[in-house]
Amino acid sequence: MKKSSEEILKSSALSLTAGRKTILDIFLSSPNALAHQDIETICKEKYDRVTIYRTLQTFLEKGIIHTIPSSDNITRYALCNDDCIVTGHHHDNHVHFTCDTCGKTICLDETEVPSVHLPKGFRAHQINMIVSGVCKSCA
Amino acid sequence: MKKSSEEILKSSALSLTAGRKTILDIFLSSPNALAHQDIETICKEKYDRVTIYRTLQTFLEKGIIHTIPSSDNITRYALCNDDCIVTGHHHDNHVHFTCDTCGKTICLDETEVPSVHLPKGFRAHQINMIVSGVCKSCA
DNA sequence: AACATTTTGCAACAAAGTTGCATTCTTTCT
DNA sequence: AGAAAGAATGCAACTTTGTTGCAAAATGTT
Repeated sequence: MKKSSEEILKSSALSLTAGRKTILDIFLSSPNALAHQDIETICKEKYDRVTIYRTLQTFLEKGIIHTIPSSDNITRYALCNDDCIVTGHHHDNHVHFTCDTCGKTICLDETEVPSVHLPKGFRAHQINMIVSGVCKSCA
Repeated sequence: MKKSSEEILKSSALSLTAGRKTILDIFLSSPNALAHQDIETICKEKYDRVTIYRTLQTFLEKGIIHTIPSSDNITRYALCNDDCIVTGHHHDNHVHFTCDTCGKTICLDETEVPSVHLPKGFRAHQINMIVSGVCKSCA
């Protein structure tokens, strides 16, 4: 059961402003990860660039969204699932999939991150997996 | 047995210029991945920013270096091992490790990338794994 | 050594992200 | 409900990062 944007903001102790609600709703209704640019395109008429930057920053700090590692130098954000938010320290052991055809990036929440055997002396804290290829819709 | 910068440039059919050699030597002597900024800091007195950008771009195209996905929006580059270069199409199924303490990123060439079970309809082409935690030196 | 071809540096530009400050909006308290 | 305190927003200016065109310099080829 998905929380509403109001509920999420309230439970993160954030004041409920029109901008935050709008941006959060965009995430809630988007199946794929979003870059700053995507959000700016959607609501640049209504909100300032700087506001979007600051809102994303705030959401990150509160663990509402997380960043997805990528090689193309574009920071993409996606909603965290409840597990991330509830637990005290935040870990996003997600598998992310980037489609080479449509360019979209999605979180494969259901897919379990396999464990890696690291060399001696290394301790893993967070594991990120980015798989690229052809997605379901583009197959 | 490590190739010299001259050998690498020659086998990639690149003309041997002082700039390329310098930058390649920086990679050869660095145990960790480097961002454009790192290289600029080392040799900004000698080479122009633009030259560094173009050199990195050239190395990428020739498969001499590869980019490492990251969440922090900084493109980092590392040398490819010979396997990457030899095979026709280049795939960097590496495990990369970023240390939360010293901030350095290294390629774990020895570590095998585990296979993932993707949802139905998804086809994987390249798999990247980024592990963060505490590295050997900082343990 | 002289030619054709690449590479480099410079300047100018474009895009991405940050900071300070005054104004406006939320929330809280009575 | 209204006022005060605190937080968020918009604007302007700025920094950083990356790109492009072009003339000058360096490379390698004969």
